Amino acid sequence: MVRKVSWTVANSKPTLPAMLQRLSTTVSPTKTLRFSSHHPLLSLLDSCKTLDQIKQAHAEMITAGLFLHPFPPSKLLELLLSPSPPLLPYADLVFRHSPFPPLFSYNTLIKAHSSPASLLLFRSLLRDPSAPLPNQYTFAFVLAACGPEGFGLVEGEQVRGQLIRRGFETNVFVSNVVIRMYGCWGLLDDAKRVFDESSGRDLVSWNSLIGGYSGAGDTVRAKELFDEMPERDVVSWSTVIAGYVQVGCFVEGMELFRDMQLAGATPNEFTLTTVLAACANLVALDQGRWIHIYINKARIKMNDRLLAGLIDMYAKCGEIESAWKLFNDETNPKRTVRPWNAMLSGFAIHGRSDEAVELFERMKKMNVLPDKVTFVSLLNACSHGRLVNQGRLYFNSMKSVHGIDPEIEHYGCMVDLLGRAGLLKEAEEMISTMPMAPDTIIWGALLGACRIHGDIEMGKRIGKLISEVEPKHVGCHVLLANIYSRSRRWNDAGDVRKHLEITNGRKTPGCSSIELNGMFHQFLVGDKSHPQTKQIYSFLDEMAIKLKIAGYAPEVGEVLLDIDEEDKETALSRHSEKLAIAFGLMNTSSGTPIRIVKNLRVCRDCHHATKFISKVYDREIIVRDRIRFHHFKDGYCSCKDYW
DNA sequence: TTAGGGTTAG
Repeated sequence: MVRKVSWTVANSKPTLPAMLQRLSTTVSPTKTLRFSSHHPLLSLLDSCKTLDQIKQAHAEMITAGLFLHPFPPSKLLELLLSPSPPLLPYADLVFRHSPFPPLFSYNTLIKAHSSPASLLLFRSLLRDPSAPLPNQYTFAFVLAACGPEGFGLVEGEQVRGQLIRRGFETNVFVSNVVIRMYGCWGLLDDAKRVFDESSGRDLVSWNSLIGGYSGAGDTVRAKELFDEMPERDVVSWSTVIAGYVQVGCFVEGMELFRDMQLAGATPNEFTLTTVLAACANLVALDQGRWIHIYINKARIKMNDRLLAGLIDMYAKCGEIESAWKLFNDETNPKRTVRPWNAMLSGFAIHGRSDEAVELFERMKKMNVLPDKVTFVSLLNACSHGRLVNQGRLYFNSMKSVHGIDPEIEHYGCMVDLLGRAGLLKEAEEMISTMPMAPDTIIWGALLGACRIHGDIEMGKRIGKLISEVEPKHVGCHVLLANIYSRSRRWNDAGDVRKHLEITNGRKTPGCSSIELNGMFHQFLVGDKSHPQTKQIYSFLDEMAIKLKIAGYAPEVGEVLLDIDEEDKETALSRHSEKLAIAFGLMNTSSGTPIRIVKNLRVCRDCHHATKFISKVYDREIIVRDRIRFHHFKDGYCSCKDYW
């Protein structure tokens, strides 16, 4: 017989300690081996608000003998797993002390762990003869924990063997997780086979398989499946768009987003976060702004990721003030490190080093824990602002204060920081003390510093080193050739060029683009494919005269060829950024800023010329190169020529 | 009382 403890709550709610006090005197432990699910201690559990209260209730449950029955511990476990993140160590403890945990407890705990611990629990479930038999939930949750952060494919295969043996192969939930598992291991043929063989395939099965192809970078196959599927939901669209964005096909991603709207599908915060990343990379400010308005209009819930996406979009589109305004809007969520990182990287690429440092200090005060990305941006900011000592201090604090091991990217930032500031020896020492092998990015940073500071000897030595590590690295060889050309060592420059030809290394062509009324116009060096080519080139000729009158003299030093000065000037005047700027000046009304994106770094001459253009034509010109922004205005650049 | 698929920063 179930014994009901009569106990009524007074009109005014008593405090928890008072309630516990009263319970422990009215409930006799010896009489509560049998209990009711209405046991006051259990209903009390639901009203626990803090960990301390839960612990008190837990203690009382033990004293009252409630832990001799499976139900009360499972209730407590449920409570411990409900917050986000769940109170895992405590939940494990409760689980270990539970007599005969019900399957529900196993399942929820396996799900909550979603780590190798899930597999251990699953195995203990199979091993224990008194434990319940696993069901479809068990298999779905345990397989979901298989992946890069969880356990490996070998173990996943074992679990799969179990589920087949127990007849769960036909369960659509289970087989969808299997598809996902193979997908995340890049085993798309296996994923496809399970998909083809599954009997009750549904929308999620399609989305899981498409997600596998997208994640593996096979956007073609992902799109084919997307086109084939009988019906699509917002996840299907988002998955394929994200796939395009991930491999750098931003235009294709934007096009699919447009198709999505034409198809009448409603984007959500996932879709928009991805599309914002595409806008950021394309410097599609108009589309980015449109998405911002859409978020407000459609009342899309702002979360940390979406906010980070918006901040990043504005920053990468040159609108650092808009990014800052958005960041400072108190109604926006800033609990996680994401929006902080986005803002920090924004300040870094705009060369606003002092603001980056201030933001980092504010972040610490707000108890937002920095991560490794935070330090990449922070050190980059220090590098662009020549904050050498500050950078050193932050770098040293990574491990000692924040417990973050510097990775190769951080060493790269430091080599760049020291090298740019002219501390070439110290930069090289930094490389020799790295706990990991330097890669070409590190050597490239040092080589870049050799170029800036004209250190031919070190440049030659580093260039040779790079040739040994990665003979086909084009960027570094071009840098080396630049170093030789600047010091008029044409034979050496020619040797490097020959080496590039022999190794089949081809320089990535410089490409600049500009958005005009939602259309992107791309220009390569000496490009003659644009419909307005004729006008652009005559505009350039006219511009050359105006610039010379204003005092501009071309910086021919880095032209790789030993040709006469006039030809060098011509070669420089056809650089892609100049074509794009000319096109922008021709097609936009005065007063409108011109935004250019370049895939490589701006060359010295283009940087020099753009300063003059901004003054002569009285235009603000915002150039985003591979690394950072340059805001040209009234003959000056925001980078103060330190880049 | 437990379901599954898609997001970001260097």
